Amino acid sequence: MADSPKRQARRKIPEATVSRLPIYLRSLLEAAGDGLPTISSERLAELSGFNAAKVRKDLSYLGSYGTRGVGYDVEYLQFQMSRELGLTKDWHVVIAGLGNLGHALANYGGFSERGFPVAALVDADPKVVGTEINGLVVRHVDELPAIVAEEDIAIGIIATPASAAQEVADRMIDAGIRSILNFAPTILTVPPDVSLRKVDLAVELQILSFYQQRRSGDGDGSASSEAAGSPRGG
Amino acid sequence: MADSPKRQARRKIPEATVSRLPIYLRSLLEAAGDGLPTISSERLAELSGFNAAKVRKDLSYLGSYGTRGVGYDVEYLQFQMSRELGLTKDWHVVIAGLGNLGHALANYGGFSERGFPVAALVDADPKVVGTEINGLVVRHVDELPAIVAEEDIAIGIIATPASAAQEVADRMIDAGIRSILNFAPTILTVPPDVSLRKVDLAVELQILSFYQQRRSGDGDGSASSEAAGSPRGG
DNA sequence: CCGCGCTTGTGAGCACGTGAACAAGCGGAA
DNA sequence: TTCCGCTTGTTCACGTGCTCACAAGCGCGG
Repeated sequence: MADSPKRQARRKIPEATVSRLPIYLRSLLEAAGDGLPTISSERLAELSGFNAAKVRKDLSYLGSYGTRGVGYDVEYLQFQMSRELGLTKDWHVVIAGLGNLGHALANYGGFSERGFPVAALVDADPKVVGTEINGLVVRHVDELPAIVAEEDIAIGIIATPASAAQEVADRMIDAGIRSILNFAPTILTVPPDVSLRKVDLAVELQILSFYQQRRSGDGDGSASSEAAGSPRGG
Repeated sequence: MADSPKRQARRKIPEATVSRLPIYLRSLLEAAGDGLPTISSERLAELSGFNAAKVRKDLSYLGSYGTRGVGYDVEYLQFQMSRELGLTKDWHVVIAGLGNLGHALANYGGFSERGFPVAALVDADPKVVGTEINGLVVRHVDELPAIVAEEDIAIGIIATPASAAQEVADRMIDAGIRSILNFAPTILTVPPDVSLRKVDLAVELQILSFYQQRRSGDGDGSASSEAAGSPRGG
């Protein structure tokens, strides 16, 4: 039960499903914490906030890891899902831009905990370069290629002002990074072989504002419950 | 040209479209900054990262604000879109939980700039209550109902640990808040008349990890370009 | 006034995601 | 061994969103 011997021909997992896998995984961790040996799709749906049919369909993309009449083995499913998500190893992260947000992200311990240790910090401002944050010395963005190689960086987080974001992204890509999480409020253009996701606080607030406005104006107040993850996304 | 006289019966705007409106608005601001009087759907598509057909269809939900053969009047469209998004007035925000992330959000100036001034801070920790952050004194979460009334709070931001998030959400809703942005890595349950959006950094990283893993493993490296805000999720 | 080029607004077809319903299949009890 | 309840895995129908394609319509030049 340790490893799947013949990893069956990789099915193509829909993007919408992929975006839910981390939620399932978190729910499984919760279930494991409660000491449950197995979990039904219905219970997993409750924990993750989706419906049971969707859960079963999503899990079926990973393989047939359930037992009819019983449910899913929590530990085994957790393992399979971690493997599929690539969480069996740590992915090193670099944060670019150490203003307010970048600073907070650098100090935020949650990344390492979840397998994404912050291995480097870069900035373009000479006044910031050289300062130490949470045990890491900020280096100049020009050093990115060397840093990525030395620290085996896989993921870049952009927390620069919008005006600098595209250039930083280009540099990251030049340096070999293929996964980027963008916090800058601007549209980035990247080659098709680079994964790009974005988190835009202002956009989220404006979407809330839209529904709030409608609610105030007339009687139609339906809005998305648990959206934005995306997809997307969201 | 100042205001729409007979606001035509509010069309139902698809959720996917709503999530793109803020991006269009930002692109319009950019165009306005360049001094362009009008903008074509094609140019707007470039700026916002979508395709022209989608832009036109999205804009058509707001009304027929374009001129065939010419394009859209930048200023006018900007105004209409702001109105639709409810950005003609400020929405006061309360931040709950002043740990690392909450602290950063409280110090982040971008909110007020974009019409979402942070009007109050609350926490449950007696050691935090009473401290001052960015000119605001942190109050106890028990005071929420009074705070919401006094400060006319419309939006709640949850930046607490996951374990406290649901209770804080319940309290916000009791206090009259109907729009919540959740940063805590947990699923919140809210009544159908409450809008809930979530930002989960760990989830975003794990999604990136999935595609990175696939890319390392085999030759299929296609991932979503500009996903997640989204729609759903995405 | 007339015709031409350009851009919007929309209708139709298609792809994707969702939810309900059900057959398949496992485990335990008798 | 056989039966029965339970849960998965999958099929099917539906709704939503996306893209293409094109008619409608505006402004300009002649």
